[in-house]
Amino acid sequence: MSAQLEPIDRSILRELASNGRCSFTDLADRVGLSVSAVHQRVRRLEQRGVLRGYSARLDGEQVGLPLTAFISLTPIDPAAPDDYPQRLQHLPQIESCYSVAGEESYILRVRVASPVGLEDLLRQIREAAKVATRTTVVLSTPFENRPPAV
Amino acid sequence: MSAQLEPIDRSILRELASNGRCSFTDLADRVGLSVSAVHQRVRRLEQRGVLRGYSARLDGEQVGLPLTAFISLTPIDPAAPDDYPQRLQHLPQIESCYSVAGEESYILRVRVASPVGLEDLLRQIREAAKVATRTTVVLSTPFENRPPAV
DNA sequence: TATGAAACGGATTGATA
DNA sequence: TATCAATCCGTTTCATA
Repeated sequence: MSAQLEPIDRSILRELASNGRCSFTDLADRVGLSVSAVHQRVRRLEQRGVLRGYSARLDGEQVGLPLTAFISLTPIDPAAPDDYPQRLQHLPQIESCYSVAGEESYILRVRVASPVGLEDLLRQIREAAKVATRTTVVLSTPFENRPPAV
Repeated sequence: MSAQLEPIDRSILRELASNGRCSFTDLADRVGLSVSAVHQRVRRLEQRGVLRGYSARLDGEQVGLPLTAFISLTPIDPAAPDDYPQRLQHLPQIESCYSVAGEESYILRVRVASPVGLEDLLRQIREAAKVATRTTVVLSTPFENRPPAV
């Protein structure tokens, strides 16, 4: 069971969600505790798995991956074992994989360098997982991965 | 024009994408440069906007937001101005907003505490943006936000 | 754009309430 | 679980190649 989160922990999480490299000193100022108390709390949140790690946010364009798409998957053989994520995880272009309720079984979010890269990826997905695909190309991203209202 | 990324910059980005709080000292060891050279490169990547910031990764369950869904939007009035993102950005449950090609105009990724929270959010989205919605509930997340293959 | 050295400040630990 | 104080280590800047 995950213990209840105290308001101070929520403040810490909120700050780190938007500013992942914030120093303990700054964090301490913001939440009104000593540096070492904040330090202890962050370590505890990491151990409990509430804090799962830290990521740099990269600009897809500048990094050479300007094309984002959603690909939804429908199994071709309904009797096949449901091991699609394992079959797909080796493809680094797939950033996220969600198992979903509804007409399709999975939704993937992918990032590629070009339309040809997307075509190539779709072929690999179909081969690796024996699925039908439906692709929705992202035109622009008004906002993405905003910190949750913790 | 965004200048071409050097291989050392790519190594730095790769490391920071998966370990956003990595120290400059560690980074320097990994890429085989001095601490101050790495420091300069990271600052330059930040200024150029290749590095857009740093985020903590939070566990949705433990943070009290166990329900994720995708909501796609179709405008009701085809003559209405396309200002949907602005109309929706005040809703903190919406983590990402993508403008897409295809049948629908936008795809949202949202996070809420419960089915009732989702119902409530859908009502707010319809009211704020005058759109029809189609919702796909996420059952589980085999993987999410993996670092891109920079 | 790289380096090493110096100065500074933040991280970490331990004793304690 | 909090604090303070001490130590340690990373960050940042600067002079230089």
